[in-house]
Amino acid sequence: MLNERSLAITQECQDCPIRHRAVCARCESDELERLEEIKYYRKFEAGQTVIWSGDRMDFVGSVVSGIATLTQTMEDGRTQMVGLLLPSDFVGRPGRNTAAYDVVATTDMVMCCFRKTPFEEMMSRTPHIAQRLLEMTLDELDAAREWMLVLGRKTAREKIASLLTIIARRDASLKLNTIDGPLVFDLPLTREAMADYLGLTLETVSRQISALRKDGVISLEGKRHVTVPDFNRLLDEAGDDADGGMFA
Amino acid sequence: MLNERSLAITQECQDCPIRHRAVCARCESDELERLEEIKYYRKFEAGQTVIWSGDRMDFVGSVVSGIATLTQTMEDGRTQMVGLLLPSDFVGRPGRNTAAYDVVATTDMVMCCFRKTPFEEMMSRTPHIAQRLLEMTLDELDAAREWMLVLGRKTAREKIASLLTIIARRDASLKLNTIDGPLVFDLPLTREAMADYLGLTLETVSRQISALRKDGVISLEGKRHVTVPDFNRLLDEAGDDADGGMFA
DNA sequence: CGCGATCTTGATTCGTCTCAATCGGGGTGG
DNA sequence: CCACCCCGATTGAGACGAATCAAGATCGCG
Repeated sequence: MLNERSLAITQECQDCPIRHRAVCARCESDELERLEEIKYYRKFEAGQTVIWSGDRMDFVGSVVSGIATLTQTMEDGRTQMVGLLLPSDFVGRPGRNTAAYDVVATTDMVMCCFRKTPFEEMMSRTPHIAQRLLEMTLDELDAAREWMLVLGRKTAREKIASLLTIIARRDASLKLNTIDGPLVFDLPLTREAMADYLGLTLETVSRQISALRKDGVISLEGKRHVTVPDFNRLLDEAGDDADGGMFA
Repeated sequence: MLNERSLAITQECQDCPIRHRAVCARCESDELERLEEIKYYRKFEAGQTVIWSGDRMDFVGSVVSGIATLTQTMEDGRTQMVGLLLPSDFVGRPGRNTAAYDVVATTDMVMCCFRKTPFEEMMSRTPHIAQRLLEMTLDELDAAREWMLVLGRKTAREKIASLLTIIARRDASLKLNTIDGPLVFDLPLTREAMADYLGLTLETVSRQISALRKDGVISLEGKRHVTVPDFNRLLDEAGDDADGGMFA
């Protein structure tokens, strides 16, 4: 069921693509070596559940490549996405042993895992790790609060525009695509996943995307490939103050 | 304007009411002594703004008594509360020097403050502080994610019930009121503040409170004093699984 | 080529917002 | 001491936006 193919993947921390952004970012080379001893890779396929909410969680780790989602579900099936895990993001909570959310890989994904207990021990002896984890957690808290404004106060159209903004920003930061020209990227989520993120139905998501297309804010090629001719126009539709830091 | 009356208040950390829950919870007595040297108290009146979003923030601190709110505002005035700060909660973000949110005291409030730079220095030399701050930040992140489900997926009635649940829980934990009998507490927020927390209008808040009263889920004395005859009934209305840990 | 999954579009319903009037309690000043 | 005022809360009527229910359209894939 877990479809483990960990064996195939091995990597030196030094060459790791998330070396400078993950929880290990501040580690010195000797600290890295000790991490290297306790780490192992796991691969997940698109659609596969990494952890179920409530399950015993005996590892933590970092997303190396691919995308995962964090979701909460009510008894009657209503679901809300509460986090989007991108490469370098941390999964799991030191000091807690059951998962609070469902974690699902939405694309093929590779994780760099640590068994929880050895990691916790190492964390208590390695301030560089704890410091970095604090920093990352504070960033996530800011992102969650930002998202609370989206969920609580924005219209459906603004919600879609906000999501596109976030995806566009992230994509630009990966591709160093800082030119002011049109932004081009792929949506990493289905309409339904977008709806779960935005607190909408998938029909409303579809309608609002169509509306933004009709109004020339975006253009689509297929269902996933998006072009944004004017990023400031998109920011405007999101209801954010112009250039929220990215092009400052 | 800042209405400083700090002078009047002095307190030994040992006797501090939030000693065992705040950011200093894990400190040894020698560490406490050093904190004692750099701390100072500030008093705020109900309604007073502690910090404006975007302002330079040169202190951090803990709420000692009273309640404050964390809010975000869009240009057109729509506002969303993103945090409720209760005694022992931490204000400010080490490593950042402008405030990301408005902080407003909703009751008279006392804060235990530290100038940011000395606190940051002390934190880097005192793992006990950093550890506790990480733990508190992880808790806040969980709370924020819990709230995302409320904002994104719950109905107005469920939102009100969820808020009452949270306030009742907190109140019970303070008063050690663990009997199964009726819970009694005061709402620390106006209808408008509740609306800002819940992503609703104040009219809808008022209507739903009336509806819950009419249906016997709660009873009111005046506008703020609430009695909950059956807590499980309230949990049910909130859409949560029965007894979310409190009476487990 | 046809099947299924995903997405789009339409018609209608339902919930919450908006606008507006009224109520009630606590404090103030006459 | 009481009338008044002000602020917060309540209640109502109507409008609007998103959900729901229901067909189809498009794409990828076997």
